[in-house]
Amino acid sequence: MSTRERRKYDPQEIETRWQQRWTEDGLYDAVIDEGREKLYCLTMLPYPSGDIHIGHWYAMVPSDARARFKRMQGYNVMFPIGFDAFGLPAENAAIKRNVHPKEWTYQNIENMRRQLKTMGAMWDWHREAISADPEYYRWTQWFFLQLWKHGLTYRKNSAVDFCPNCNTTLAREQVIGNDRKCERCTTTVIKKELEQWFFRITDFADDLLDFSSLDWPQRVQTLQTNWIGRSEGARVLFKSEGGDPIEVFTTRPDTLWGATFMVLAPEHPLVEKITSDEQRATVTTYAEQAVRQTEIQRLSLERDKSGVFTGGYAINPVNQEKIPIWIADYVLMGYGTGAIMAVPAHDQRDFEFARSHGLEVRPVVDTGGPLSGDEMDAATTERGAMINSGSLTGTPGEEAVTRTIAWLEEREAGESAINYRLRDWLISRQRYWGCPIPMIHCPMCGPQPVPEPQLPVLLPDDIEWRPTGESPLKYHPTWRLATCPECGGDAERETDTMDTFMCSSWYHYRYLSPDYHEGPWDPRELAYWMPVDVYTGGIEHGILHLLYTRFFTMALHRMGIVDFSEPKIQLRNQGTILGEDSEKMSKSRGNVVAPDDLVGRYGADCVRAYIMFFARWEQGGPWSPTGIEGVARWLHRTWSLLTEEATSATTGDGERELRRKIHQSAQGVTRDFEDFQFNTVISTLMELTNALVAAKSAGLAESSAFEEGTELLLKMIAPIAPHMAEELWALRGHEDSVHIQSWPEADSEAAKEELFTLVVQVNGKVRDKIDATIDLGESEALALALGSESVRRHLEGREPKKVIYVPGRLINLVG
RNA sequence: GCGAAAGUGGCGGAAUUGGUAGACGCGCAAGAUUCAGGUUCUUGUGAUCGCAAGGUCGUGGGGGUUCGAGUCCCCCCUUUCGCACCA
Repeated sequence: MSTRERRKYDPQEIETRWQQRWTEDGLYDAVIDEGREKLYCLTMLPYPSGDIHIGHWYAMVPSDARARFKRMQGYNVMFPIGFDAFGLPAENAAIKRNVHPKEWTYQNIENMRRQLKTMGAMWDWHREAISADPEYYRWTQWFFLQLWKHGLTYRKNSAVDFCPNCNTTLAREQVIGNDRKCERCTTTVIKKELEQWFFRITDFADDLLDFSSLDWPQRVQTLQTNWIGRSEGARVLFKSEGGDPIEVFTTRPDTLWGATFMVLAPEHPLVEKITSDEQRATVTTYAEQAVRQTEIQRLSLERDKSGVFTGGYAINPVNQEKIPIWIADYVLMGYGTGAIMAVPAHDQRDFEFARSHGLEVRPVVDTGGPLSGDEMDAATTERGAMINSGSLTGTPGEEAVTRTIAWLEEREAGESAINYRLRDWLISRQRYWGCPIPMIHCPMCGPQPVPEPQLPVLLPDDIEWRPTGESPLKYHPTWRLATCPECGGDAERETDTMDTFMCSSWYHYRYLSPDYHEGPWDPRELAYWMPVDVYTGGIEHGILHLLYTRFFTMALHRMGIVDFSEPKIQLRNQGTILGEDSEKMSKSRGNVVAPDDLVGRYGADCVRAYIMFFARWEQGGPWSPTGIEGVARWLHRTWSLLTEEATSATTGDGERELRRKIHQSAQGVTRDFEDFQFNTVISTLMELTNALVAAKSAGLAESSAFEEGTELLLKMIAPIAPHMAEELWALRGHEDSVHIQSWPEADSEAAKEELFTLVVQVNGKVRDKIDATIDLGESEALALALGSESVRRHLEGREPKKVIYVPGRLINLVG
């Protein structure tokens, strides 16, 4: 105690010194240790945009603190970091400032690495991986080739989403909202007919719907489930009068007899053929208009069901009835087969369409409503017994779908089918700064994979990166020239690069062994560390990254490359820090909070603690410049508590109470850390500090309870304010680091209350509070209650009719 | 329209299973220290009536269950976020 120095708390000095020391000591190096349970904790990797902003801190600090907590609990924790370094912003910056994308990216990485280090997180920098490094993207290409070998990637010409501003195609997931905007730049995307590479993510639709082995937020599960959009029903084959097959998907095959017309999407390939000469001009005009509408915006909230008759007819396979074929923009080419059977009596959209175009409405399900189409004023969608349905008439509602499907299958007119909203993942990008697709196009042999020993296919540095809508690699004088690996003839390289979501789908594998050259990872590291145990990041990746990364590991699993099928077991999402004005932070609004400034003013420990304290982590909220002062005061108070001599040295009472507070705090902090409830971790520790300060001035500074309390406080602060805790730990004479101490085990005996405040209610209202011992029995409690002057007054002389006694809490007298 | 989450002081937010609503912090007020202070410390701080003791009201609104509801049930309102003619 006497060796304690009296020093001012100087966070900057302490933080720089300890960061250096930790690096020298390799304190945070994650090393395989079969004797300890591993825990792979991971935060979504940053994009090297230029500066670390407060949002990075918000994402990273709490997960770092929790990883530290887990490490103190005895887990062998790995907490790596890297950079998602390919991508459009580098090219955009390059165009704007005339600097090479590579240079821009790597300069930013250097700057951000420096900024990240001021955070004092327990990252193992030896495991850093950068997706734009050739040794990284070599393996991204290798994975592409494995997918190719197993038939999980293919090339297809189709109408794809293209962002005219980013000058590249996009995956379906990157097109946002009803008005179809680019996920990156919010430009409305257009459709283009292009030959592009796809990954067969739809092969994994059902696997992706299974979250049973995961501890993921319900919200993300719902997001992904809705995105995948599985619906069960039947595929039914209609034929045009000319005999062309028109396949439809329906979830209600039991309503087939009520199909009174068909509707095709305006872009449907058969439209041209079935349209009659009289209708051709009308149909062409409508189709052109519909296409233009998708290009502009379909905003009208009151969407009237527009459409035109093609002049063609189809035969309903269940009753050979001839029904008219219409086109309408409410049928989408991108979903199902782009054609529907319209059952106006039992589908509201079809109903509205039928009413506005004078088409027949024929009920075929008895839902208790009117049984004549003319009398209906809306479609009835409930299940019910089949009517007007040939031999199936009378089939009860519960069996209607299955029996109709059986009936269709017997007659080979249709079959049970499952339809998904999910599309295959389009990964081609017509941009320079990405991972080259390792394929060679041979005029004789077709697309051929680059032989594995030739990997990586290096991105050339000497490039004109202006965007044209085609890959800049195409304009390189020599890069694309290659020989066919199959026939040795002249061939051309694929000049598109991969979607960067491909690079980030597997980065957690590269962290295992970033310097390994024999494969994407060192198998021993993989066997020990994978899968990721705790994954944290923003909800904005709920569909994109988090769906792709699951697909990636599922594909590896199916290809026999790994023996697990989910990459990340537990997932938690943090919210967003808003500006003081409760708006999203942006330079143009001028409401950006710069972490570097805060670190300079308050120190990293204080910023860390405030970030954990100021809001519910999963929720986020507006930044408060005064709020951080309270946390700064707390840290200073803690510093003084542990460094300044007590003024009163007499031994006082209250050790038992102090120990109770200490161990109750340990219980609370442990539980809240476990549950990602960081704000209450801090508030509990503040209470403990306050209790220790009070105990100190009450003369308990020399007591063993006080010693115990300060020791526990330091250990529990260590994950939050690692530098300050380390400094105070050292000042107490410890040789080893506070960060390798065992997490305090709460003594539940010590935490137990001996006294409690008996709440005395009369008719459910609190009328008195009386201190009592915890083992107070009911009769004693009643006696205490009846002895209360206030209780007597509120009973107004009546005898309580009923007494409810909750031991250790309250007594309620009902009179 | 469908789905999800959320509504608690002036503010951010606490409240294991239904059992003292408002922990902790900000802000505010008064006082102390200070040449000074956007420092530090102490005290107070849901609203309302009252000199006080004490009372009444109070967790978006309405109803219900219960001895007792922020917490459970029903209806409604608001906000945020997803999806959006999904056949």
